[in-house]
Amino acid sequence: MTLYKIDEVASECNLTKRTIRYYEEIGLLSPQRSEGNTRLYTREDIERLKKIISARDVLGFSLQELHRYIEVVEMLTGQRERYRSITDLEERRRQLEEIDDTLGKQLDMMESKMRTIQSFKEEAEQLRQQVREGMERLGRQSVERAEAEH
Amino acid sequence: MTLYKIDEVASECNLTKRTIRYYEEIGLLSPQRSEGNTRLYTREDIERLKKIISARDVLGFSLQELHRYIEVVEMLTGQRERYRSITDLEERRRQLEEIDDTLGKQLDMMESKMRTIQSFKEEAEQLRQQVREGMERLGRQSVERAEAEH
DNA sequence: AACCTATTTAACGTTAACGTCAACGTTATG
DNA sequence: CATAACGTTGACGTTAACGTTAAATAGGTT
Repeated sequence: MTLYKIDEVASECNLTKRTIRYYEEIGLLSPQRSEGNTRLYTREDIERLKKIISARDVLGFSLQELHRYIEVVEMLTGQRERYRSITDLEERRRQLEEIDDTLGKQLDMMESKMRTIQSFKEEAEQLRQQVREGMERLGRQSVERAEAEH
Repeated sequence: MTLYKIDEVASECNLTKRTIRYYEEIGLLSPQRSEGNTRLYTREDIERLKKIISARDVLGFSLQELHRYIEVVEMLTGQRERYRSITDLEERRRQLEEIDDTLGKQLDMMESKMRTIQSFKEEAEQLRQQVREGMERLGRQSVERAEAEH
């Protein structure tokens, strides 16, 4: 299994090393260390990081909100022992309902964002159309001028 | 024409008064004033403000980038005298090409965001499915238990 | 006119998300 | 094995986007 040092991760993810260390500082990452205490990232770590960036940029989550998001994903992909070990059925049921609720809200939010972006997109396309018509007119004007000068 | 004072605008847009004044401070708004210097907002001002919020939240534009966005829109809807009055054809052509370019980049960005959100959406839906299956199993477990106790 | 509530400017405070720098330890390389 | 290149931990600095407070005006109500 190949391991990466922070500089490679930084350039692959287009982040600074500082940013990556900061994300670890606030608990979004926790790579293993070498004997000499150098951070070593697995492929998984990197993919996880990329997803974090994506969610930050595209969903507009704050780094704090990303905690919640990651928690939910890992709870379900079962990487968290603490959730698998809950034995009380009622407790477990409440957990699941809360997650379902969170997911529902996030889905609503994403759909709403997509609708809004769609409408901005349509506006931008319309504006672009106008620009192109404007350029058409400019073209004709300069032709007319050239003819007049003759 | 009805005019609104800052408090009404604030509650309609879910912003604080401070935020609205701040947006004016950095040049995103410029409402008229009463004789006593009170800010008075038109419907147009309010709609513009709402759009700004939308772009900020959904497109993730910084308030600085929003300047550029607004500039482009107003340049084309023709509210800016300074652009209509450009007489040099070559200059005007360059302007239009630059706008077209900007719009193109923004469109690319929006499409990319929509794709990313779509994939997050699909993941969330899949996770939700898993949660519901989990709840199903919980339901059966408790039934089995009740039967066993009998 | 008195009074109360809302608004304005000015100025300093705060927080998230990093940037930057120093001092020191680690790794790779000729 | 020397030494350059890279990594680590503080710690303080910076910037955007507001929050908060104070002191002075404005606007509406009785």
